[in-house]
Amino acid sequence: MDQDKDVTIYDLARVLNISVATISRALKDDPVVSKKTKKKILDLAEEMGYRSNHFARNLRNRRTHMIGVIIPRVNSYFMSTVIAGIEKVTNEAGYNLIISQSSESVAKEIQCVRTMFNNRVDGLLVSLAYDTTDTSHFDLFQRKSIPFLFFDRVAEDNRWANVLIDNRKASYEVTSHLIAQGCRRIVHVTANSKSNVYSDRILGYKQALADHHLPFAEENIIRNTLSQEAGGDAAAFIRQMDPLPDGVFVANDNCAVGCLLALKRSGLRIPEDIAIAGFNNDPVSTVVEPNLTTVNYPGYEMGVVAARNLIHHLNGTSGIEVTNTILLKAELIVRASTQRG
Amino acid sequence: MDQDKDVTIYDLARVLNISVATISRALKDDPVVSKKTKKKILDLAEEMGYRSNHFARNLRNRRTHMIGVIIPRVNSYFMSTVIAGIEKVTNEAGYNLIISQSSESVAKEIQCVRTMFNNRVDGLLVSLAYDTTDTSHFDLFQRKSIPFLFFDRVAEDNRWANVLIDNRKASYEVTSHLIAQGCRRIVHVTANSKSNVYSDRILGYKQALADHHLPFAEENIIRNTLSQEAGGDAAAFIRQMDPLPDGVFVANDNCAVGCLLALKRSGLRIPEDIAIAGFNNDPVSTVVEPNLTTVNYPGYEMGVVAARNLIHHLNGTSGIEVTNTILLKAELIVRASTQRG
DNA sequence: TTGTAGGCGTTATCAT
DNA sequence: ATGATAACGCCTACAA
Repeated sequence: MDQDKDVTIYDLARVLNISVATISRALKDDPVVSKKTKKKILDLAEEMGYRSNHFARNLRNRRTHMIGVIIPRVNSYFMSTVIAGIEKVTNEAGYNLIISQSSESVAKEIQCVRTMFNNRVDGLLVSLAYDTTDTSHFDLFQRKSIPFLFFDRVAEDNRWANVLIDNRKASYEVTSHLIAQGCRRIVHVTANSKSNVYSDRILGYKQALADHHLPFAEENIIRNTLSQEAGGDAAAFIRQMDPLPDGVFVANDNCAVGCLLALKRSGLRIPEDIAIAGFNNDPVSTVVEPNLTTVNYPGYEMGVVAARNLIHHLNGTSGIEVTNTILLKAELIVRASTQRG
Repeated sequence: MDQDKDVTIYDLARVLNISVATISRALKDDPVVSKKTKKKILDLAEEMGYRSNHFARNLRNRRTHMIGVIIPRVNSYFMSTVIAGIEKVTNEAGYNLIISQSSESVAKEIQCVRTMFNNRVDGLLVSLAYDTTDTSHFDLFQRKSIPFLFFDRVAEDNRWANVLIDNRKASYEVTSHLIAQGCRRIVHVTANSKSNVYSDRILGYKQALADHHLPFAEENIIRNTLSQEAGGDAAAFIRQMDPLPDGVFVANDNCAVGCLLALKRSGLRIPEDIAIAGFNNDPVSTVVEPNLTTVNYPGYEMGVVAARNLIHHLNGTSGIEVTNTILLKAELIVRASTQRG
């Protein structure tokens, strides 16, 4: 025992004095093999500790049963729930996951794509880095007809399949809600990024202002990294605006929380003096006081839908060329941070 | 173009009228090939869009350059930082990651181990599920001399390599700190799990009580899932204890936060009436008011150290048989939730 | 129902 | 410095 060498179908064939072809067929439960032989073979395989060699198999089959996932980072609650969703579906369908992080860098993203390509993943699920505008690095996959789709942070030119929420609509609802609560000077804190996620939210914000006959001013848009610390900085900036804004809509909960805490510390009452809303429904939104109004982001569901969709392609019915966009529901969750009177 | 067929070294060989052997050598930068031929080959490879076939290569080399990671879940801040650390090191060393979640279930964990084994990962990094006590499913790897090591949640019988913090010591420090702040009746909220992580913390808690001549009572240990909601339930339980405890040490920040908020809502002042400490230094600990005293958990570093260690084994110098345990520093961070007077 | 034989793309071992 | 060729382990026409 403790042999370094693996047991192969040849070993099984030799012992049983049967051809490797029959062994191979039995192992994949081919109905053409007789029940008796099959049992004999499976028993021996078990006994000898046989395990199939995926490489040899893949080398012939040209399928790896691996799905690549490229994401900016695993560090948000949202992202981890997406992954959980993806994992569930892919696992059930017999696929394995290779996860790689672009760390919000286009260069690293390109490298990730290459690696995935070389590892011959059967398909790819991608959420783009902050600053990815050119998506030509995915042409590799396009050319080989390897299916891939984007989720959440998608490509501008939607030539490809996307799974995301209607950021514009959600943002419109948040802004409208703030207006309904009496806010007239609403600041929007967003990322310094060209991603659809943020540009669409800006559009929704503008639209809501326009529909309620409120002026839009470029100065009311603050751009930062959306980290919690950046939220504190944004608060400092807001504090010295004149006149003082009466509403803040931050594009993510972490940053909103940082902002809320800093504003509170500066002596403002939330929501009486200034109302604050976030985005994502991150658990932290129910920890901060007052609890944060936000938009529920269906991470798990997004992962499930994206993965299911990809696997659908993999199993061959529909072609990847079909450009389709799936929009998931995102709903406004009103909490104390914006509820006046 | 848009050929489905891949370019192989045979194609390159044919075009250049050179043997596949030379092509193969040139591609891996073997110094035995002349500079001129090498250049010719690399240029053509680039031009024809050649990519090496990992399967064929692995089939021969018996190495996959893949490292498996099995974790309970990616859903905590701690875990995501660990992964970031692992990713950095493995990537730099030219390895890819396969991440799989056991979802805190032993059964799923066993399945994960199987999958990793069949995918022939070169090594394995594992953090065990809540209830894994028997670790015989790792014998597969042991027998094949495939290196693996545990981090954070490690095996009881430390026959294998571990990377973790000194939970007992950290817990001792938290408890001692509470005592120093005047707490005399300290409740410990922990997981319903046999994992070293929690049992060691209990030991540290007990030891601190003993060293300060305080009685230990089994009733002062509350076991739950350590979720934020569970924290609320724990608070309700604590509220009806008689006499009321004056200190709570929760084994993770999420749960501590849930507990803190609920206690506050019930009318208690933190830390005057009851002090609360958590564990992990999760970002949420600086959001809750008052800010939570906790223990800094070096996730990123843990990932880095674990991965580095594994790769060390992979590159062959030291054998896996060497049972070694690496302890990382974890430090008490005192914040308002425990600071009295 | 089972067997034979060739090929999947690469690399290592001999030769030359 | 380069070439020929035999593995690596599995799958699948095709034949029996």
